[in-house]
Amino acid sequence: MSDLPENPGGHAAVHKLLSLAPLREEDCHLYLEALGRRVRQITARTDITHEGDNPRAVRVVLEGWACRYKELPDGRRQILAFFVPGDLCDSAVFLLDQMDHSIAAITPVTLGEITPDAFAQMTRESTELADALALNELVTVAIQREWTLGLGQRNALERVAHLLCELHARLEAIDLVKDGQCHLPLTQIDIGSATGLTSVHVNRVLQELRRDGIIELTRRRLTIHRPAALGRAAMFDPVYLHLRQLPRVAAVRPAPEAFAP
Amino acid sequence: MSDLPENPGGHAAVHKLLSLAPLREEDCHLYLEALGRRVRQITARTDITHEGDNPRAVRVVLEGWACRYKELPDGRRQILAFFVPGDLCDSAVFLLDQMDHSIAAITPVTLGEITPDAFAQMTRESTELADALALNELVTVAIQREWTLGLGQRNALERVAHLLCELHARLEAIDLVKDGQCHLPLTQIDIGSATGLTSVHVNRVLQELRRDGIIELTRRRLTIHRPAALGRAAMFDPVYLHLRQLPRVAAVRPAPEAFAP
DNA sequence: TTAGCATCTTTATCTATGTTAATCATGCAT
DNA sequence: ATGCATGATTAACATAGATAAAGATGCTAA
Repeated sequence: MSDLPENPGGHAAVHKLLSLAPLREEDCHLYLEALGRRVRQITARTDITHEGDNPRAVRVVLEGWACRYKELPDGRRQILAFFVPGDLCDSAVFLLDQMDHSIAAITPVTLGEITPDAFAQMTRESTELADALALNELVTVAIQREWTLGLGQRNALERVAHLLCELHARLEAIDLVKDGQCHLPLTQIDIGSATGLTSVHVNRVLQELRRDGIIELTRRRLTIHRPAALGRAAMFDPVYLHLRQLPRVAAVRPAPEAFAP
Repeated sequence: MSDLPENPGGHAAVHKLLSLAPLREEDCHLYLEALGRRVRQITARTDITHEGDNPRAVRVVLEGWACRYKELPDGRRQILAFFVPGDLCDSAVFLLDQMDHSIAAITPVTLGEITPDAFAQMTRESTELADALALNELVTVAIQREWTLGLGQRNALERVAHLLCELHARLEAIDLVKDGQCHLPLTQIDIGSATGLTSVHVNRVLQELRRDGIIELTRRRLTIHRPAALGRAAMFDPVYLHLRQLPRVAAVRPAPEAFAP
């Protein structure tokens, strides 16, 4: 899982699986090989696949950010998930007749596509790989549930804080955090459509988090200065990510700075 | 799939799978047989499994209603899904180390439990059954996404209306709707914790739907008098349920009563 | 029959967040 | 450098839905 000459994005994909389950080197190679067979470049802010389409392949984000979204007939749009490097968009879609949601690139995206046949063969060849991919699906659903919980019960500040915690933890798991800093190519509008808030209110909330010295967020770069405070504000409990290694950012219980003012 | 002497609840379970995929009679029997091996009775309003537990079996609701929920450390509770007769709680949980959510009975529940081994054997014996179960998982996730969309973008009336549409359609698919009427054992508090609203506001919204002659909801019984109007109010598009047969209740496009006042 | 408890209903008040709109900053393309 | 588009910020105002409290209804049990 170290030498990846002509498939730079593959590194994140393997990293991602390894963050969930231990895999032998041969499993990783099998995966990378399947991934490298069909690679596509997607322009930023364009659809990768759209509601109503016929699902044709399993897609893996090799580089860049994408999102899953769905919209109401009158145009209201909800982002349902973010995809960061290494993330699988949907590993069993081809069982469905038609897509019930859309996927769009946020930044320019490098995509690996695996055909249904290749996918089936790959999982037949390695049970470990198949299990890791299944586990990944479970985590994807767990994240969806956590978002449902947040939208239903958390207030604006808690929602935004939680999103930042989650993304930070996921990026850390694929080694995309350096000195507590990571690239975060989302506009405040994006954050709003993921958290069910207007961009104006997202802005207010971010100001507050900045004012309290908890985060810094400028020029698409996020720094979390007080991870424990952020995790506490968000009530972030990373169990649902089912990572083999706990993220540095804020496990809620036991609270490290529990008695701060 | 007709004779079910000592397993009355099994009927709904098979009905459910058949609503998603065609199955041979032998597949149905295989499923029912696995389901009947371990049956448990659960008291209304008690937990079936709780966050943090070790997942041990695949559970299928044979009779009664249950829900999946998650709560914040300060007690706020969000219902994440409703389980009606025939629904699988989670078909691959045993890949996880610990449950990240809880499941509770709403009414008295009859539960079928399938051990991981039995489940594996069953899916090995019938690819069709395995596919149907996988498809069911996909639909469960699709429903979770639709809830996320609703909580983020729909207002109170739309959310409640959408929930009623969804439940009605799902109950219809397992033949639990008679003359547009179905049993709906949810309190307004339940509806509130599923839609992220207070029970007070749920009450207001229900009054409005009643006032407009759209629904009737008394003594745990729901009647939808104007399915098209309800579907329109909810912007309900049943595609995400991936049913083989469209529900009677309200396909949004093309809108049947589109030009009503 | 009455008491007790859940749920539902209604009203009054309050607040978090939305809406609108204007201004400012930033980066990209010519 | 200039101009333009997109995003961030701020302010003034509007509202959907929360909160609180009290009464009405219906079911269960003694």
